[in-house]
Amino acid sequence: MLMHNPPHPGEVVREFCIEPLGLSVTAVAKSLGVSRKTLSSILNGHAGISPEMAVRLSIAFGTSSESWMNQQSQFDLWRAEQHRAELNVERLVAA
Amino acid sequence: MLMHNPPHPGEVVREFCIEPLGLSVTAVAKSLGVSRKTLSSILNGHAGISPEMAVRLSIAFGTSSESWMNQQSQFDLWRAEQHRAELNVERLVAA
DNA sequence: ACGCATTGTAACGCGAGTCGTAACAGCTAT
DNA sequence: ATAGCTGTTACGACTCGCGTTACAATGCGT
Repeated sequence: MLMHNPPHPGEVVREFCIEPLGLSVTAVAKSLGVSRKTLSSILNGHAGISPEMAVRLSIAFGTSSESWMNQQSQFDLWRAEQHRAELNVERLVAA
Repeated sequence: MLMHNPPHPGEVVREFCIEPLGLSVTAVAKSLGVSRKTLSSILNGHAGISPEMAVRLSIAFGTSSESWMNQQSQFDLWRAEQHRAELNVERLVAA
């Protein structure tokens, strides 16, 4: 029932994980064990947080992997809900 | 922190949505607006519940799309957590 | 002013995942 | 036997995460 335009989870990573620690994108990517481009794509909203990436973030920053998964799936769901009307699904009842 | 082998969300769809109503897979697929193969793949655990499918299920069965998203992401996360050890991620601290 | 690090991004390929159609075999009920 | 439902295979289309490489732009220290 969350209706409002959630931020890309990548924004959250930058704002609440990287900036507070004063780290560079390059350094964080290296620690995460992914390419700089991969992390950059996430931070700038061009890619989502994959399940594997959620685990990486949880290790590197000492957070919970569930929170990253939840943020991402809420974001994905919000986009899908935008097209709820064009889905052409019939309501089901007992037969 | 959920540690236990979660069921494929497809199992849940069959057990708690389709069987109770006594509906056929074919009929449900038609109502959902997807192919019979697509639904069958989900029910038998060969495909996950996409964000769009979560919305379709929520319309057809009058459930919440969030619950389907959560079940799927918990399942995906559980699989990713199985490889937490081989991820080779460095713990980050302030610089 | 000059290097140097950092950053965003484009181009390309790879593998995985969702989805569709078409077709098949197996099952059950009429 | 005919019909319906089911799982599954094969094929292709599309999206997405990820890697490498390379480029342009920015900022910083000397």
